[in-house]
Amino acid sequence: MPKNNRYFRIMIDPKLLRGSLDTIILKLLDEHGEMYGYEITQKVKEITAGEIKLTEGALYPALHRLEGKGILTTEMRSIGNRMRKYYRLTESGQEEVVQKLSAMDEFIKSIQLILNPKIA
Amino acid sequence: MPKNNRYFRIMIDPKLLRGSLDTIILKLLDEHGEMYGYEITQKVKEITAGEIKLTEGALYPALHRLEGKGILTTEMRSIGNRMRKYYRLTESGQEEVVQKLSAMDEFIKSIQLILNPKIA
DNA sequence: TCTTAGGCATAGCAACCTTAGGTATCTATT
DNA sequence: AATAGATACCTAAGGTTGCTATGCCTAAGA
Repeated sequence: MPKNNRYFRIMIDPKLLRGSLDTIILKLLDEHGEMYGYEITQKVKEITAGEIKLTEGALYPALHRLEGKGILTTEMRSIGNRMRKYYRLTESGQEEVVQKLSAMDEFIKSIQLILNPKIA
Repeated sequence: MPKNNRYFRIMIDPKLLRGSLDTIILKLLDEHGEMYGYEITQKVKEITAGEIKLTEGALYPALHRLEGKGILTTEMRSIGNRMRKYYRLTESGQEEVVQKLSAMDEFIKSIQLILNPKIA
């Protein structure tokens, strides 16, 4: 029994997430304007009713990568004695979201064609 | 312009495929009973109207991996002077397909919740 | 003859996720 | 007061796994 499964519920196999993480991040930032890392993990958990849990070891490197590419910018803010690093889309990030979303859409359609030939 | 894009059409970003390749292979084998490698690449291309193209460098290692796990068995057959290696699901492979398919289904639902909050 | 299609395979590379740890603050419970 | 859990950031090591490039071979067609 894996540690992260202590709630005895079925979770999404993290391997499936490979390739979709950036899209998820960008979409959430597009929707909410700005978010900090921890907030993103919580939002994903909330939306998917716990099915998808972003690990920090995946999230933070991804955020840094996207920032490095000029897709995101950051701003540090102190909340009490805590520091939060807020991320938001740059202009090129805005374009990136559109592309990523349509790419993901195409991908899902194609996968459906293979996996659910009757429906699709 | 990447080599594999010489037909000047939009293709699925191969990165999205990460994590889904095994499921695709297993589903096709489940549906067709037995298939050989090249046949799988063609079938995927056909079903998805060219959107998804499995590279051989991805497919063959994946097939060998699945065989190594006991999920697939193989049988060589000579067609004329050509050799074909046919793959089919083992019993444990049959169970694996069911699990993989429902996992993929859950995953797509969850992704939809994030990316298309209005629809889902 | 040269190219394209069919058919298999591997080595090296790169991406990136998981695991596992580290630091620190705040709140609630014991 | 001590402990635990949530909040909040981060990184290193290791492993999985797809892609690129390449190799070998046969068959068919221009």
